[in-house]
Amino acid sequence: MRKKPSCIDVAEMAGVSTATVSYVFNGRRNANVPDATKRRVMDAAERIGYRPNRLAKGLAGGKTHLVGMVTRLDTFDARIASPIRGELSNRGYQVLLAHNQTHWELEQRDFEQLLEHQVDALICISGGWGAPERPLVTWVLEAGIPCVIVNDREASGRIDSVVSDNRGGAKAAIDHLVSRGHRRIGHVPGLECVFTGREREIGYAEAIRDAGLEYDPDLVQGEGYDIKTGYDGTRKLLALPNPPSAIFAANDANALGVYRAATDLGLRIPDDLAIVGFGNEREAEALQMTTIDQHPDEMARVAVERLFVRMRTMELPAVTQTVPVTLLPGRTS
Amino acid sequence: MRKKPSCIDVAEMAGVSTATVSYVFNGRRNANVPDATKRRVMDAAERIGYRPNRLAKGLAGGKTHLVGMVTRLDTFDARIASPIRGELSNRGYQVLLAHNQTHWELEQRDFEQLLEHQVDALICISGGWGAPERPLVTWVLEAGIPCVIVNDREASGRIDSVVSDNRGGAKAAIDHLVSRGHRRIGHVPGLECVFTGREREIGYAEAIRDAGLEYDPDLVQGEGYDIKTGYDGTRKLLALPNPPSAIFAANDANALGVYRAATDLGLRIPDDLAIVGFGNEREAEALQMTTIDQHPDEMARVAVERLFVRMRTMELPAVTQTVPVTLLPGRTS
DNA sequence: GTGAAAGCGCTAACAT
DNA sequence: ATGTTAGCGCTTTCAC
Repeated sequence: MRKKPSCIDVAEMAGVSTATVSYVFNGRRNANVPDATKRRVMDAAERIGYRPNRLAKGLAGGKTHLVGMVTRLDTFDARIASPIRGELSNRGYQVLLAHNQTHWELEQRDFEQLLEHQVDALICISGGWGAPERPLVTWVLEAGIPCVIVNDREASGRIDSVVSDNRGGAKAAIDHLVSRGHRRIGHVPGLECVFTGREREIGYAEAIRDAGLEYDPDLVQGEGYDIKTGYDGTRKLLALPNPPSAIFAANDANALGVYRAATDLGLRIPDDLAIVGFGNEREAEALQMTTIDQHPDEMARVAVERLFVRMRTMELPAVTQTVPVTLLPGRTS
Repeated sequence: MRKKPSCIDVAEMAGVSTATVSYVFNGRRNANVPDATKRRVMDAAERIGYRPNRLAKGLAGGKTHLVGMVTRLDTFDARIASPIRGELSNRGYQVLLAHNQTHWELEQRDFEQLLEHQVDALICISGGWGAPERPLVTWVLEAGIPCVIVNDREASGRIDSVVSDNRGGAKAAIDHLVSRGHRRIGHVPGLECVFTGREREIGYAEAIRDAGLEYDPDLVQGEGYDIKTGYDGTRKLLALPNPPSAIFAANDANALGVYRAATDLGLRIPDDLAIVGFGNEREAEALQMTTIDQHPDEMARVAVERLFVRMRTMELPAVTQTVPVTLLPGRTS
């Protein structure tokens, strides 16, 4: 096994200089390489199995065509991550993975790695950007690297973000339930400290008032995104002197907990209790739950589009783009 | 914004040569750098915010500490991908993403990108490695790059792989059902052309015979991993003159289809029909289905371990490592 | 239209 | 124990 062929080998074999090889492979802004030379170079490259070295290219040219992607790859995140990778790949960019950590030191280690690899930009999926002391915000800003946050929002609004219409989704859920005749609608919210959690709860409250119903704080119980939260919250809601006839859950896992609590109490769904989740995740599919689809592919598309705008210039102010959601009727409402 | 500091800057500021900086940052095999110099260098680096450039390092040293990961990031794959990334990160390796494609030309484009970025190795999650004409096999072999396949197996056995004990899982499912008194047990298999699908079907057949039951080909209906397959397969199974009292499905989505078909026919689960799925996916959790846990974290651990063995030498013959599975009893059996 | 040559930031012999 | 130096493979200005 001999060494990998370099552009020097190609140049020699084609009887040109390495500069010309570079011109042929990258397309030059100035002069044009005549088709004859172009062909000679390509043939030589083909013949010796030449493959350009991105490291050298990055070192010399200053751009790596690498984008760092910070994500936990879990549930909804993975559904955004995959199309993001696809979009980037179509534009000639590759994705270097990093992980959203709860431990900031670990997160820093990963982040440093991305920078050492000279990524041209960053895409961060979810991950608690609202925390006011989150160091990653500072690091990103200090590094001056193009960055887009997806499915979350940085508190001070200094970094671009793409989110789904969480309030709109909550409103759609409530309106749907109201149209089915429900007048007392409970909510099991997500985490107060998470953007989507807050937004959906605000959307719930607004929609309740918009519908002319009374907002009752007792109708909001629990805080979290797992089955247990939904379960416990629902037990409390149903123990109320005047219990709700419908519950809007902050996400589908939470909604699954609602479902279990209700059925454990012998309630029939949707007759005794209607349920609407959020996210169109697989537990919703499994139970044929009414839920809100967040269109992860569209979020990915918008996010990458935004990233390329940002890569063009860092001067523009940061913006938040909102992707519409869709209510998906199921058998639980 | 001035240029990024390089090791030259650090060397100057610390009053040493770039070689020494390199020694300090990488730990040398030969001589030791005294603590005094070490500290001077580190201080200087800290002060000017030096960050080593991986591109230069890779170019000069020949190793990038980059591993290409080929995955679709869907469902089960994402659950393996995430811990693999974690393991690699702990060992100082970063992950470059690529996508398993059905279109081989797209897959080639991605694969070429990985090689251009000079990845040190490859991890491929699932993705149809059994197809005898799959070009990726040839490319990997030709490139002579260390590679481990996870949750699949290359047909000719020339590439290392890590799989879960698919046959054992099937056997555990059947034994479980037999112990519950079932004597006619149906199967809705996965795809014949996919390793896990074949293995689970073989495991089913073996277990049936081992249990002293008669293997009836009519009891195997359908082929696939989605709800529709499970649904249609079950309709056929239940229309049999002598229908099964239990069904083992190739995966949990498939099992969900089984569940729906049964309930649509008014059957009670598990009394009228018992169901066992495979994978411990979220639809199983949602329905509290009996299923087989594949321990994705362990698969990831073993895969990375294997990859490092392979990176050490390409001389050893390729092996297949099998990770045990666990039956998770639920309410559907 | 094409070539010569100076980097890009770092590593690894080889010297000292 | 540390410095010197020749690359690693490519881009890019500036000549010709």
